Amino acid sequence: MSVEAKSKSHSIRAVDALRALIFAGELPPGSDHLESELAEKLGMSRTPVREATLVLESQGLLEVRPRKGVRISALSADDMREIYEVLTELESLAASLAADAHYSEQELSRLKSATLEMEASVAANDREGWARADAAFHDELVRLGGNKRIQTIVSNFNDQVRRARALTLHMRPMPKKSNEDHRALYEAIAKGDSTAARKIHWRHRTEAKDMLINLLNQHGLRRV
Amino acid sequence: MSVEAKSKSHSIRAVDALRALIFAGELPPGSDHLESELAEKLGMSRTPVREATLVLESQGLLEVRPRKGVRISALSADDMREIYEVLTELESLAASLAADAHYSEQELSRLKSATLEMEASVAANDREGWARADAAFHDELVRLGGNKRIQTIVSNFNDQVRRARALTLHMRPMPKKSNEDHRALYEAIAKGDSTAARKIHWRHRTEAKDMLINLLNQHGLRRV
DNA sequence: CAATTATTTAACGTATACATTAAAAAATTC
DNA sequence: GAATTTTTTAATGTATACGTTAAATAATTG
Repeated sequence: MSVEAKSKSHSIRAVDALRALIFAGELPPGSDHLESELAEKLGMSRTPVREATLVLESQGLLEVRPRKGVRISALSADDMREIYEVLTELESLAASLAADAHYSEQELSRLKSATLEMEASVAANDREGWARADAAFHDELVRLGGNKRIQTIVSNFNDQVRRARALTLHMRPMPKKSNEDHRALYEAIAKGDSTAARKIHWRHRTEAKDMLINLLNQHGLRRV
Repeated sequence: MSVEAKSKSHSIRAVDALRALIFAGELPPGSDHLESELAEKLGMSRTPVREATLVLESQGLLEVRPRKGVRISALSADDMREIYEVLTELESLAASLAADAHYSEQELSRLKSATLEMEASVAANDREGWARADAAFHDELVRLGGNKRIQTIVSNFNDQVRRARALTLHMRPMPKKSNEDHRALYEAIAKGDSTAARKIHWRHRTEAKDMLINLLNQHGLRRV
């Protein structure tokens, strides 16, 4: 028998369900939804839905606007810049911390395998596969940094820009340069060169930010 | 007639009241409190208290532990290090952004006046006054950085280390070196030298972190 | 008596009724 | 008829009752 989904509270299921609906675009950015509508849609009373909206508001995925319903967050290019500034800075710090930790090759194996997967995906022209491996690489990088606060913040902000990344995945050129960056970053961390690790990742993220914002602007996506 | 406190929802007043109780040490770090106790203490039902605890949990001030009550966060030296790593990084970014913004002297007047206040407080041996001015300086620095996300995160983390700062305020030497740093940072921002601004602030915060952690360790404060 | 099982308890999680209040609609006034 | 006031509406905010369940206690069994 497979592992069963363990029964969670309605409140937690509401958080999960609303997140899924937001990511799937069923609750589109900028749209408004009454508590009672959401409660009905999720098959529960308003109480757990209200609690879920408070949690999601703190994560920046929506905004509670009394008497106007909750509004699903829609990010402008400027919001995107702000978020990427923070992501860039904190991930770069994580890269630096990871290098300072002097991990063994064994401990860096996931990071390594993610780079290999990205390279294979690029070779196979598989953008979704590349995106998955890229996400795995960044997650693992932040995990190796060892700072729980950074992990939480980065995870939240990644959620917030998830739609924008999905939207632009097929607009951008195949990420070849990106793979070189990841390989170089891996080497810097393996060598324990924290200054290089920080710089490489900083430039990598800054370029990713510029590309994303340009793509959104070029395609007239004012708010996503 | 003076400005009246406008009537807010119980839920919002619960957030404010619990924050105040935590900062005042009436709900000490590590202590547990049932929803029903807090509700009674605040003179309202459990509903708005529950909502408040969710908000405060997302801000890291407490942890909701079903059936064990909410536990007021207690930070270890390691937690403190994590938080200061993030504060250092994001405030340094804010300093760099502030320098790049090329503000006029007029626009930097609050930053200037905060430095003057700190110097006056040190001269007068007034630690509380110095702490207030220092907080004002850092707040204004982050505001000048112009990134709302940084402001939010820094504000949360400052709240989390508030008690630790208060505890160590009278253990530390009078902050003379600190004043020089602030003056140098002001100059770098006024000149628009973002690299210098970043470096100066980074070192400043790193030193503050080391001092704080040393003080907590020396005084046997394992968790605050 | 130790370990296990059954029972009780108490705190939380949820639904629901109702109070409150901002916004919308209708009525009134000039 | 426009502007103001009053009324109505509807959505949220809150209290409360009750169901659910984890933890504590008591009972049982070997």
